[in-house]
Amino acid sequence: MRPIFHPDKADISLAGVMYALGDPVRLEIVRRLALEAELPCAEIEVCVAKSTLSHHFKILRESGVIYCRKQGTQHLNSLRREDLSDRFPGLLEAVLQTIATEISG
Amino acid sequence: MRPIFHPDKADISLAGVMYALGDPVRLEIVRRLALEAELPCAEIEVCVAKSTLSHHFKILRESGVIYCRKQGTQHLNSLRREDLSDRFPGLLEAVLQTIATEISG
DNA sequence: GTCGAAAGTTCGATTTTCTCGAACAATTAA
DNA sequence: TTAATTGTTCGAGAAAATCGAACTTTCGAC
Repeated sequence: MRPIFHPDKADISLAGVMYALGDPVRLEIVRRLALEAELPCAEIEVCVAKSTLSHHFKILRESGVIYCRKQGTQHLNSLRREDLSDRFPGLLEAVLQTIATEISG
Repeated sequence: MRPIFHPDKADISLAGVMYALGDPVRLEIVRRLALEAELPCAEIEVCVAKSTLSHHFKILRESGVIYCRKQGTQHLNSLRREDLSDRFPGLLEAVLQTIATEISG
């Protein structure tokens, strides 16, 4: 299988991260990952097709928001908290504080 | 002319704001507005067609990121700093701190 | 081994959004 | 009223999102 791509920390762009977080489904994913550290794709309950969810994870991963490692048939996803905080101080924190209560307005 | 639509503060959504800020052209607009308080559309130098720039301003306005008032033939735009800070504390600040130096990675 | 089941990805088609240039509307100045 | 300026709207083509179906990889049962 093709190796999973992750951008280097230095290559994480603000526009890319903002774009990745600019979708209710992806915000929901981030909200769950903020609570549970590491989750397989299937643990996220959202009303989209499996292929669409896979696409959303890809956007998050390629923008640098999440890290993904394979374990068996599962893909375990986690937030790149430290990288994001280094790159954009306060940004993830502000987002997480907001989505802790509401999800998309 | 049709009145200019602005969402109420309470209707500004995180996903909408993040989406609006998830584009290099729109981040450049925000960067300029962070420096100059109020600017007409034409003051922003970006490499897109006039109609496309108009579209970007519309996205920013309808998401609640900027406020727009007419003055003569010009549309004067400004950041909705206070509304955004009330709604999403620390978010705009983190974005502005980042784009003060880089623009999109 | 091999057969299935489970977890995601990839593919092709449809729908939606973005981008552009051209035409249009509103305001000001000559 | 004519022309210039500023920005919006329109229609068409390009790009991206979404879906279901088919596919790949891995693991467990037999």
